[in-house]
Amino acid sequence: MRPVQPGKLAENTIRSSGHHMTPQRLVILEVLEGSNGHTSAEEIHSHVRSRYPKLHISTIYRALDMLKRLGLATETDLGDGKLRYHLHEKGYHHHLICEKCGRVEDMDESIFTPLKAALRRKHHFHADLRHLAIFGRCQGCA
Amino acid sequence: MRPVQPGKLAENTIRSSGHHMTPQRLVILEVLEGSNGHTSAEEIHSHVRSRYPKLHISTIYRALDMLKRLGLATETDLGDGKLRYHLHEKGYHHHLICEKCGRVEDMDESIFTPLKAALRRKHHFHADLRHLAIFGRCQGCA
DNA sequence: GTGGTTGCAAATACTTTGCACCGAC
DNA sequence: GTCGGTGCAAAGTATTTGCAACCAC
Repeated sequence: MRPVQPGKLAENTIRSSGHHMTPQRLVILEVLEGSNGHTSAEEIHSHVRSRYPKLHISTIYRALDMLKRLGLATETDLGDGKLRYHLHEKGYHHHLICEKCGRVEDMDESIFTPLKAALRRKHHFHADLRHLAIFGRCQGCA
Repeated sequence: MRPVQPGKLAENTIRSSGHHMTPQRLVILEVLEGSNGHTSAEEIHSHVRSRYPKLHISTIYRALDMLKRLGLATETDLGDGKLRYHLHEKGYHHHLICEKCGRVEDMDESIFTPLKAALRRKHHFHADLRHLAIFGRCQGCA
């Protein structure tokens, strides 16, 4: 993998919150930067294994947990039993998942603006719609 | 446990699809009937243990899987690592889950009507919004 | 040097599966 | 009687945790 330069935001936030910036975390961030936005711990592990064979999966889980707690990443369940992670600096998006063929289509967040407003108005609830998974049938499988 | 009479729909669908109606499945259906609509396998197990100590949790998982495959129940992930089940004959509903205090508020499905229409119009996607979990902050924790 | 971090192994938690026996039909 | 269902034990899968060595600061 070529040395992609991850955005500095994550790195700065990590340092300024008293955490260390380690080579392991750098590599994990690079994978998240270069990914499609729904990356599981295991996927990161296999992407990284060739150039960093010792990087243990528990280190990845701990890094992802830290990113989540620092508000740098979102955790989503796409329905296949593994949690997926997505860096906020890559922008928000959502998923339409076909229950029949398994296809995952990304869509941007604007479509949820009216729903968000309605939830606030009717339920006084501030929805955190940053990485939502919606199940159903795609055009071909409808 | 007294012989509560579960709705006949589930029972009929089970029988007519070639499955057997067993005492175990009857008890499991009764628990789902009498529940709040977000019941995990383990919850069913402990509800049932006193009057049916031999009913094994794997039987519950298999029954829930059957109900799901027959379209009688919906599976939802409320974010706590266990899957929850809800009988369709009890009507559809959705959940607002506070990320801070953990409170789960139910809401009915009408609020999603506009979103559903927009997804169909803009993405040709037929959303199956029967048991959705939305995360965010409730009024008190906002 | 100190305190956060890592690698490893073991433990957790939830769910699934193989199989012999059982029971609904 | 047949074929699906059950109980049990074991396996599977994703994730977490305890701990000693390690290294970023």
